[in-house]
Amino acid sequence: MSDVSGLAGKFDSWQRMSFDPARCPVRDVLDHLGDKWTTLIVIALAGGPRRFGELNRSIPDISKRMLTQCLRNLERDGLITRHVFPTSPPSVEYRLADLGRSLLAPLQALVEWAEASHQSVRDARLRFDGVPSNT
Amino acid sequence: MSDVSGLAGKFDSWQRMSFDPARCPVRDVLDHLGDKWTTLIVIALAGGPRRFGELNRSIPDISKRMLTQCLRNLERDGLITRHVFPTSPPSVEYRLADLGRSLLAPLQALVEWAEASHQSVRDARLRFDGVPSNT
DNA sequence: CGGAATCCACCATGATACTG
DNA sequence: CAGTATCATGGTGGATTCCG
Repeated sequence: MSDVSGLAGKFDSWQRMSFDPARCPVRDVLDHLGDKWTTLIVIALAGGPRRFGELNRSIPDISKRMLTQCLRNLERDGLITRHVFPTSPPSVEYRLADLGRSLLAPLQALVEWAEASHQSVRDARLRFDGVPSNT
Repeated sequence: MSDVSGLAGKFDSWQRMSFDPARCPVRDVLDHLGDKWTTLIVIALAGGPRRFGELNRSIPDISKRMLTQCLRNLERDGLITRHVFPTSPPSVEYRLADLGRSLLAPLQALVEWAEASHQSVRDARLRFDGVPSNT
């Protein structure tokens, strides 16, 4: 329990500071990762530098608007860097900064958990949905 | 790189299956964790079983509505279990299921990354915001 | 090509009131 | 106490258009 229940202790301390965002890293740092695209972009960049258009194509259904916005947030947080090549037409390359690369390990752990748990979750959903509310 | 770049490989395979939710665990399983409250609830339950009202009080600003909804999702996905004690007034206890407990380790890794990176991110933001767009 | 700006739809969340 | 129902709204994200 020593290791994992550390989360419970963290929760208590966050609670004591009223989840003040300035001191609660989770709300402040991790929130962006729930963005729907951000995580995917980070993973896409795990394979190496990518250009804007490449990212746009490699992530189906993402709009330029959202791609731009997420990239900006990631750049602002120092997770990625942006390199403009003043060619014509312009070419912009994004790559993970050191800070961004350091996120890959914990992120991968989470992804692997998701893969390992996928079937269990799907089964649980079937069971839950199949159970008649009562009767 | 062998370990971490595994994410790049995963991305490629997801891409090949067009990110089909049925086969892409990330979109299907991890999406709920971006919910804004879900992760916090899981962490709150890391300390042991909690009653509805306890959770409601221990997480400031969460509404009963959202708490109920998140708890239902977590229960549906098999991450937590719900135990009703037919006392009067009624008492309902939530606790992590095995599947939910197995999430704690990767989650903690992510939280620890957030804590370790918090200052770096804040610094990066100051730098980014402070930099005059050009001039 | 890369991005900014605008408009718009929807969903997540919040507030409130009601129920068992 | 532990919800449910209803309504209001704000932000997230999509589609489109314009710019350098």
